[in-house]
Amino acid sequence: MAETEDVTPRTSGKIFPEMNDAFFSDNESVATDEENDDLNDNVVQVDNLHNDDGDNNDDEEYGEDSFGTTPSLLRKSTTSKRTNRRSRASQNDSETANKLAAKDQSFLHSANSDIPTDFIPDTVSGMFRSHDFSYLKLRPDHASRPIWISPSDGRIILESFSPLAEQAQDFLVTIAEPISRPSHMHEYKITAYSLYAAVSVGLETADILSVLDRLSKVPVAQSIIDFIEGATISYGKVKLVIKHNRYFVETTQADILQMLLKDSIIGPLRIDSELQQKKQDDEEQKKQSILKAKSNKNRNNTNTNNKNTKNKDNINPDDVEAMFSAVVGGDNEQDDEDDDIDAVHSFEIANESVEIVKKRCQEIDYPVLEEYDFRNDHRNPDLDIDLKPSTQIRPYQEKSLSKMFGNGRARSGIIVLPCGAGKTLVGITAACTIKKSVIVLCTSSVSVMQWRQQFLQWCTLQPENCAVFTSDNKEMFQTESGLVVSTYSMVANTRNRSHDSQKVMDFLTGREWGFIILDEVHVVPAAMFRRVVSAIAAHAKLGLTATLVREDDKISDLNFLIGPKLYEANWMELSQKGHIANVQCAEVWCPMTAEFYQEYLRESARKRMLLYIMNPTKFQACQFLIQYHERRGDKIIVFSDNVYALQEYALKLGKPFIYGSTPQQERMNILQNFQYNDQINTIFLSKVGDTSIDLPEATCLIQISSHYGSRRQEAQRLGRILRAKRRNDEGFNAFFYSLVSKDTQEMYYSTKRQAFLVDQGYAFKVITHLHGMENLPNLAYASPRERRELLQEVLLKNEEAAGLEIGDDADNSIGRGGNLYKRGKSKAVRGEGSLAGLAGGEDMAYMEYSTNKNKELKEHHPLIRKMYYKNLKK
DNA sequence: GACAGGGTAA
DNA sequence: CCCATTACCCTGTC
Repeated sequence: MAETEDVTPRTSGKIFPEMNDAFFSDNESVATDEENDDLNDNVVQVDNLHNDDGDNNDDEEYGEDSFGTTPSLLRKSTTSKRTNRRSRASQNDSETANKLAAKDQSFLHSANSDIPTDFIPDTVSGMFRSHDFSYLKLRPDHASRPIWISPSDGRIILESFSPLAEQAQDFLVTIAEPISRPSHMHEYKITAYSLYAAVSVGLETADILSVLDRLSKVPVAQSIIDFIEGATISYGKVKLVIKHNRYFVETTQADILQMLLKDSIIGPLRIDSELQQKKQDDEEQKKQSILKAKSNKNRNNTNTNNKNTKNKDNINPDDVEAMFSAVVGGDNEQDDEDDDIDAVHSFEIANESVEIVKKRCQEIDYPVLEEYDFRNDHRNPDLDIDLKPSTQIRPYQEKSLSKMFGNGRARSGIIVLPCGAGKTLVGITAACTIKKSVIVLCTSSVSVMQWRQQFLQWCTLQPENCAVFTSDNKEMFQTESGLVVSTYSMVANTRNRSHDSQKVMDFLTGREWGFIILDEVHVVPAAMFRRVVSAIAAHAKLGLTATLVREDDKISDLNFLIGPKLYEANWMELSQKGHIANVQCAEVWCPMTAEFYQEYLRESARKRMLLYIMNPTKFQACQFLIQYHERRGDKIIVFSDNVYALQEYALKLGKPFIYGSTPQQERMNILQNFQYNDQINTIFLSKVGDTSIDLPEATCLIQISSHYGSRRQEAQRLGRILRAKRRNDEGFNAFFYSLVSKDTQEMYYSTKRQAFLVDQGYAFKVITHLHGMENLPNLAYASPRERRELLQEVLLKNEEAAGLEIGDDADNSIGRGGNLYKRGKSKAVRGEGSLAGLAGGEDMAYMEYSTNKNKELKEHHPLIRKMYYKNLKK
């Protein structure tokens, strides 16, 4: 039915696993099969070269591969562009190269500068660049070892088809950052920070080195060993602890304490503990006397502890854990140090300084460790909360929690799971393990209600222990411990608060929290939201997100705001195991019609947007895809970031739509119909649908316009269909289409947007032509006349937007009638009369300047193409 | 309870 | 590449 073409370098050669669907053509798969054969030849060839000892060949059916074929495998990955022939060629005779290079490590340094940059080949992320690693000596049994480590920059390549891959992956995810995880080869990178995360999860330098050494095809280079040792030696030596709602910096080594106090930033932030103590004692005494009178309830600490232990033991140690369980599971001497009060040196800092101190410690390579020994915390009252017996935890959820509670305490950090993979349940389980007062922060009031509901659904928490704090619901729990669910803006608010709101805030800041869950934690680095971290004194912090990316550079701030990334799930793996839906992604290239493209070229950057969004070809593609998928029985969501386009598309196609100013009542109505009414199979959503609208029915997603290069938005939108109810049906696929106007800025943004998903292993197919689209009955904008009229409308709309800046919005009242238009704040109002009035003159004007455009066309077109290809490479 | 208005995030 | 656009939350008023 459709034709796909391998026209760009970024097009993936990967085959969709189940080729049961029309737009993913046959000839493509044939081509790829050929590539596969080619590849297999390679493998055989190289295996013959290296496996002369005949040992460890028991896994041949996996097609395990020597280092030599790595580049050609990478070429098949979704991001790859060109084969690095040079390095592949040189690998093949590594025998001779070994002799040359093994003795000369200094080669590494010269290699960087000597070779001109334009010779750097475009592999996955420049993995091999100008380096020739053929001097590295492969171990005799390299074939059974799944990873390879670059001596120069700590990059790690993992063969994901190796039998050891799963175990290796668990280890790598702990000690390194996942860079890219397409199907055959995974790329990781060891960084100072990833090592910090590893140490804070309980690994020690020696363990990291020994496991790495065991997994690696080549002996781990001295440069890497030095780096790991250098980076890990100071980690975990400085701790930040909360006692009586006050913050203390602790260390076991006097010299480190001295160093911190002498530091120009940290030193001055020390505050006089005794003075503080006195102040607080008075208040404390009052509180204590009241508390004591109130209850004797938490005497059963031993009981609770038993439960905790049981809970932890339930987490099944899997194979990998076995590989380095001696470390992760076991308590080390830190415990003794903790008990030995005399050995701990500490000083107090003010609660406002916490962020600064943590940041500074990070900079001077003494990142602070935040751990909560909740079992031995008898000061804060326990919360009666447990998972219901019926609650089932999935293996990957257990695994992520085992990173958090690996040594019996709660570590602060971030867990990354795809949308729909049960982040909420991870948070709830963590709360049930800690069993202290919990506070949950989310981005919207809708998710506040969802969190509350999920807590009540999955665990034994009593409704009276559960309070909600939003603009229209300001509750506090009356019991001594409990749960509060709120929004970031509610807590971060700096403007004057309502009286009730202030009372609740005092309640939140005035007590000590055992645990804080930060939902959608990628928003926390925002200047406004980050203050919640220091405003609320919580012993353990857990950040949850699906997309740990931001388009600014603030994402790394989470390292000291919350803690290290404890776990990141592999999307592909979850989808293979049926936890999330399998998705076919495609980018549909819609050529601009001649008229639109001419206008596009002469407009300023700002006005171009509407032209490529309203491209009639794109509209037709959208219409065609909707019809095609409705016939298959899919439920379709169409996303448009642009509200004008959203309304145009939806009205023309006669589909319901929701955008910002759609009243709550109507939203509910539309969503209900979409779920239960089989007459309504398509809805149009603006970016209101990006978050917090849960539609398990949706199975197909079409994107017609989007927010520039936001990777987060792309991933989140994909997330809308990951939880598809039908995901476990035989051969079920969800569909994700991005409609892109060819040769426009959209192409660049589109590539950027996909970057996150591509790194997660998703392959984007490019569809250049939808077969049968021309023959669709009722095809919109089929005649030149209709297209010209549309163009006039779009131009008028652009003019209108420009005119508004000057200040006349007089014809706002012409509106098309209908409630939807009146209620909208949007200025996207079109007069029915205006079109007719413009028909003649405008057309002329249009003809006039369009004849002059040829000049500009010639000038601009190559430029645009150049820009586009340049951007593709990035 | 609806809505305008201010502020903030992406 | 940054700014504009969009939406959302909170508050206060009718």
